[in-house]
Amino acid sequence: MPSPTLEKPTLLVVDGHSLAYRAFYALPVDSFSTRDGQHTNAIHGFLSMLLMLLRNERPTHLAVAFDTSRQSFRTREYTEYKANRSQTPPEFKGQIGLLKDALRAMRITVLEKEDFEADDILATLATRGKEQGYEVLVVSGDRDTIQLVDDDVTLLYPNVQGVSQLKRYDADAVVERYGVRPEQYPDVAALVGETSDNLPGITKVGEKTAVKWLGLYGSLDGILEHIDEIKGVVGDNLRRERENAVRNRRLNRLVRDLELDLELDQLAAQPMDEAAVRELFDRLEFKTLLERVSKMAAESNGLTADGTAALAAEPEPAATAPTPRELHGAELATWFERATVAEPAGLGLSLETLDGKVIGAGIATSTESVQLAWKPGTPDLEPFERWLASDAPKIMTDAKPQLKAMRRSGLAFEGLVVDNLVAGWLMRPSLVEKDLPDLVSRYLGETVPMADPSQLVPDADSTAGAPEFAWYSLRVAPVVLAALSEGSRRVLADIEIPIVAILAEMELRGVTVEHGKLADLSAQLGERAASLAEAAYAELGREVNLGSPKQLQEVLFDQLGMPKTRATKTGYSTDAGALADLQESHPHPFLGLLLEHRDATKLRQIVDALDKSIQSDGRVHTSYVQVGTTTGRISSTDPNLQNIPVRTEEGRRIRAAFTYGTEYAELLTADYSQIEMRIMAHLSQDPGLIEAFHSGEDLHRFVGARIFDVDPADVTPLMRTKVKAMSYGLAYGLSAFGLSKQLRIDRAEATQLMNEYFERFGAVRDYLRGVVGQARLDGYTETIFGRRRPFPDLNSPNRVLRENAERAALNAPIQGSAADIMKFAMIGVERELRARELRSRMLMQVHDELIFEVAAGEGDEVEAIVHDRMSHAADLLVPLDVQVGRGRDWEDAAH
DNA sequence: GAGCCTACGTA
DNA sequence: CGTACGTAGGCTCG
Repeated sequence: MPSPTLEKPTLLVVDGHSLAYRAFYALPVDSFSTRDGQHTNAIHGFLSMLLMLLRNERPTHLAVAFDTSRQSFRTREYTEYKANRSQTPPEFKGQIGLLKDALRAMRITVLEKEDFEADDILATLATRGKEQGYEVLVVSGDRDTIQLVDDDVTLLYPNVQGVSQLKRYDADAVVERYGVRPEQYPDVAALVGETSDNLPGITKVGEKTAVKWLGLYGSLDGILEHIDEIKGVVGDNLRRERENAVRNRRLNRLVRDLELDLELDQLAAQPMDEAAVRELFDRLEFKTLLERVSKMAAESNGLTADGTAALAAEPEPAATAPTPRELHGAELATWFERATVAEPAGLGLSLETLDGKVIGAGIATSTESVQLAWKPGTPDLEPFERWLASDAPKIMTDAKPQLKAMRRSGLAFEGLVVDNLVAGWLMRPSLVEKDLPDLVSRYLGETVPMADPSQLVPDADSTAGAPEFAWYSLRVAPVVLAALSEGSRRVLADIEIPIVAILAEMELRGVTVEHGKLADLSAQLGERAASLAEAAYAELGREVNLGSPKQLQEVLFDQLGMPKTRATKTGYSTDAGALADLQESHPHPFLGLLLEHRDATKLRQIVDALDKSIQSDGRVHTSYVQVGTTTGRISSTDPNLQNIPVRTEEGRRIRAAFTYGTEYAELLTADYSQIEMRIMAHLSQDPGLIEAFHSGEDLHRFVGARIFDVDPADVTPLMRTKVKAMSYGLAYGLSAFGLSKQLRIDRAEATQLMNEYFERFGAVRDYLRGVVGQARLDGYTETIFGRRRPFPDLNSPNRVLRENAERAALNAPIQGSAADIMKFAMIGVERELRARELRSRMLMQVHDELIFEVAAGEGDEVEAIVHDRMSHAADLLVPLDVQVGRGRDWEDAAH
């Protein structure tokens, strides 16, 4: 690494549009698309080129300019200007916005100027840069920028291959390539004309002639002064068409004195917003680019000392955390008295934990912080314990694990008012800010000093600990809250914050699962799988790995010669649906054996995983992820208790292993029946659907009777199945095609079915259309309780992206409202159980179902509470029906 | 060993 | 060409 020198600062200015356009045609669009269909080739190509430039040229200042539209002062002056340009491909258009997002995340200035082209911005910047003593690099694919080249300005011009190679034009290189000095080049272009810009020049005058004339007369003006001396046909042409050249010259003169509203030093290379870059690059599925960007940020960080770094990784914190003090006893008590008055909205709190127990704490006001080393029973921390247990407001980030640690350490806790992680999730449920440093980076634009993971011995002085986390939590909270809508703030306060502690409790409680039952089941399934495998091998005459889609493809399509199924990314599908299709068209014993084997091994996997997760207390403690979904639902991991089988007899045997603990007498389960359909009835206000839910009749029977025009009693099971599939499918944005596939009926029948449905329940269709339309206007959907989910892709020019967003937007208020209702019910139930000092407790949540273990003698009371709280969790136009069951295990209770 | 892909369990 | 999740094994890559 060369030592820093006092070189001129280097300004790099890029024509974003023209370079991205080159990249678009240089890279195959098919190889650069995300899983969900966003094209990214132009973005990828552009950023690759930019990184290469940053590495090679080490600019101290940079900017990327874009055209605002196809219109500019030039098109007004000459309407045919660029009029022959073909339509911009839609695959390209959609990428420009994302490219700008990426540049902004990298903290690179993006410039646009209404009525002007990007090249005018480049010209202005280059001119001002030169005047102010910069070395200027102009990157553009437009030849007009050649006029900018001089001793201090160099043009980097992409060659025909695309953007990976840039040809360097200084003044000498221009003379060599074009035979004229840079400032003469526009005169050449004016004479020759520019077909791509729809600017005709002088007939029969090409580069050779133009250069020759310029050699003789110095400039276009010089040529026109001597216009009568020019002989031959070309001379006649020039005299006849001189206005073409004059017009061309007027149009190809770049504007060098645009009002740009910024100073060059504002273009100084800045540390990028790493969280934002990571998020966007993740979304664009740019893995290697992300690495390259991070590496470059890290490298250039080493150069910050001389002030010439491009893209430094660590910005200076905008504000420095106060130095924590260690207080105890009376001093601590006094501090709390003062601090709680100084910060009526709450103090920041962060706990340090080890092995799930509290070992330290940081508490912060906006100007002070306190550090406590927690030793259980230490009397002089009593003021802290008292504050912790009081309802004095506390602001935390990712409180759940900390609440669990406090509970394990015997510390009482009340008064959580904000959890920044949850608030950030409500703001953006697609959640990219996964921890406090991310949140601080996004909402405060500051960097939390964290240990460098590559450093073996972390530098304690520069690394944030509990007091700093408390302080940042306190400061970031008002910013996140301010960003939330009023409805989302209500959801935060009334639903999400109370739920944090409830989930913590449920995780700590766990649920008893009987190892014996699982072990038996596993052994049985193992035997069955083995014998099914044997039988399958016998059919084939050889052994294959039945769990390998790749090997199965060989068997099915090569060895057995079956017709190809649905294509997947890596071959042809061997999923259950595809195999069932094959069984119908080309029956073969192997297919049935394979399907049964899949069932058995899948089930055994679940059984074994569950068995392994039973802890020493005989219970399974899942983790609920409160910020894990886009709709507002809770998810469950390690293990996932929300996907325990139920649809098959074998699967239900797993549920039979879930039971109550030794201190309890029975298990109770309560679930909402058809909650999403009820929400649809409420939101759509469809009279037919509302009547259905008030009639007491089975929903699908009622709907079936209307659709098939028969008495409810005459609705056949087949009719009911079809109606049920359609009703549920509607809330997911199901198409006639999808319905026909699922029900294995033809398209016409599926279409007919849907038409009949919408004829009878027209308000449902109006509602579903309305949701998407409104979301397109607003940019988001909202649940009944006010939870928002943004949908940026609803206006995407990319059809796949747009239609995916439409279906998700259709579903979000329905699924999300159901999630809100269930969470609200959980809060009500938990409060009531606690208020009545019952020992029975809530253990699990499976989206529309709650599972409790019930103490002896409390069954009827608990059942009444649960039923009441759940069915009154929301006031809808239709009743909320709740089914409650009790029994010795989850399976038994479900009846 | 990390990460993608396919497959499949639930609401 | 039906939403929302989490997990597992096979496979490929480095």
